[in-house]
Amino acid sequence: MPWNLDSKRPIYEQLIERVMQDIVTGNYKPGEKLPSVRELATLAAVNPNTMQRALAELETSGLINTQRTSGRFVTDDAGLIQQARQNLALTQVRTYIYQMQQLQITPDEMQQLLAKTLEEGTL
Amino acid sequence: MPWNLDSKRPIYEQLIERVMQDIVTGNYKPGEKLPSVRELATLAAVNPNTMQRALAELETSGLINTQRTSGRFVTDDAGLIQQARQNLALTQVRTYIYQMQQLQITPDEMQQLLAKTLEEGTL
DNA sequence: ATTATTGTATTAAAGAGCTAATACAGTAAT
DNA sequence: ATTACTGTATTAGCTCTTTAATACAATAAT
Repeated sequence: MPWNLDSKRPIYEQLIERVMQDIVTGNYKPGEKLPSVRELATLAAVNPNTMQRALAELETSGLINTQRTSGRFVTDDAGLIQQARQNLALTQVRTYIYQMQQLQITPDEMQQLLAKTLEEGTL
Repeated sequence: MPWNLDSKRPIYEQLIERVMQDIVTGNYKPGEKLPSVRELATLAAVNPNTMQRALAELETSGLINTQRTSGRFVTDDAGLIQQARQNLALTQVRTYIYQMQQLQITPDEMQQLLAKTLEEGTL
């Protein structure tokens, strides 16, 4: 699982998104201990400070909790995790709708284009 | 029509997007003359250099043509414009699909969530 | 001819934000 | 007690974007 970091956007931001994704998709399970800052930094091929910043910010979401000397742990509140996943999905749909509206594309067209593109994708 | 510039992303990039939108949605018509760099810069509340950069880059798309001393004009190739609009839309759908896949959301759910959100939006 | 308007080029400076290097502090394990 | 591992703090440097201030060149308008 490569980290696929893009130089056009802040790395720490992408790290937040990636770790959050790993949590809401169950890649990291509720209650599980995360690898240390330095380990994760190595995995992502990133400076430890950058990973530190990402994890610190991610903590404000409540998805992870920090224990000063033993490490960071995924929350064991499964409901919170599913809620986060739902919010991420909602943001994506809203972004899609907004962008398409900017192009003056109708709701029907939004749905048709989605359906059509999904079909092609599964070939 | 405020320009709604966001400080988180390069301004010149947002200017490109905005002018492109105004073209593909017919806000600026095929063959029409655009306001001058300085005028547009004033409208967008932006430095003329920044607007200049945006327009210069936008020209590579073929959507606008420059006449050194009389100004910039929207292409009169209506097909090109519609094609650009289609490409922008396609990019949006693909982004939506990709992001949803990252959240391990199925194609069916992608469509259901879109439909549901569209309904709510029209209330 | 002169004036105004067009796009373009250049250089500098400032500012913001991100990343890197290093040192510190606390605790668990031995 | 010592070692190893955890997160944290601080500072400095780098890069990119944006703005600014001009100057230039070509043409349309008067």
